[in-house]
Amino acid sequence: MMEGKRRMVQYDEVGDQIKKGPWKAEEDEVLINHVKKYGPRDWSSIRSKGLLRRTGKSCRLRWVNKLRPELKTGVKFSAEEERTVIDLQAQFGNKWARIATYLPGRTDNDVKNFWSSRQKRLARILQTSSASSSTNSYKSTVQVQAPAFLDLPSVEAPKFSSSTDEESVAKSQTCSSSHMDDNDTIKMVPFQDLVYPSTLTLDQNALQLDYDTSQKKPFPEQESHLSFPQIPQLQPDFSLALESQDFVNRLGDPNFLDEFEPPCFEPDRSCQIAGRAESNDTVDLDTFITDFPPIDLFDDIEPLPSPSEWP
DNA sequence: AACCCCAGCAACCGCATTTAA
DNA sequence: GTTAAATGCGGTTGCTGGGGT
Repeated sequence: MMEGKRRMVQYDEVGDQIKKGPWKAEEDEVLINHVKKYGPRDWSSIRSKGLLRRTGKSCRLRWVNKLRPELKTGVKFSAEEERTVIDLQAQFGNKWARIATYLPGRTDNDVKNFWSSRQKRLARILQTSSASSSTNSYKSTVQVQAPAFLDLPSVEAPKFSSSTDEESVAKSQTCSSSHMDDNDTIKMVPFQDLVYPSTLTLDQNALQLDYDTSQKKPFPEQESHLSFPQIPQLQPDFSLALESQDFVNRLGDPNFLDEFEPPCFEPDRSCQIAGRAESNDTVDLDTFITDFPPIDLFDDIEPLPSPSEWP
């Protein structure tokens, strides 16, 4: 174990050693016994009683992430769990603890690690495809319209209980500024329509997640005072399609993006964004890809048809 | 066999929020 | 109402093990 940065031993305010690093079975046993006696609380008393030389935070984390009996330890995320995480991340942002409440047996750390791995995987795929596409002239000639939200009128913002909620919602909306209509084509939705419920015109029936929510708690927004615009139905399977070799191969195809109507990356034709059709703003695709679209932007897009279904 | 790379995971840190005195 | 302690959360780091070369 490399402990150059992560010191194994620290001292608290009265000079007692604080142990760090991997937990031993004996420590786990002590912690479990403590929880059996007193419940999952009073974490700091574990050290003050001399039971363990761990901080209360460390004890709580160990219990929550590893020792709770209901945890699914060593079980990979199922396809349904993956879809759930993708959907909820789009709706809530990086609220891992909140997302984990919808996944029995999973911890916020599990969800966070899953998402992190997934993001790295997608980033690598996009980087690979970007590198390959840089070898043709298509890339350098593509222009896209600047995102509409870069030039929004100033309107009173919706109220949030915290800045982090606001940020995560804004992120979700940024990631979800398009949705599928009944014909499964991409429609750009005015960003302000996503931000300001009074102008929201989306079909609320389209906002249902595609897994069975009847067995689950309602989303917290339905229980609390928070009321921000719902995000259009996500199409998480697209992210899975992203990881297919077939998809990757086609990223270098100049006509590939034409399949998304109206096309956002078509040369010499600006992406039409409602209310912004008159704009002549364009940005270089490199800049656009680097600076604007979060990696999960594509989560909102339907899976591509299989090659056999292509016209 | 040795080395490298990477995904998955565990655990720490800093900050925010909640609770108790 | 104020303050300190406890708890919770999200970001990040770094170890481990497996697969590829």
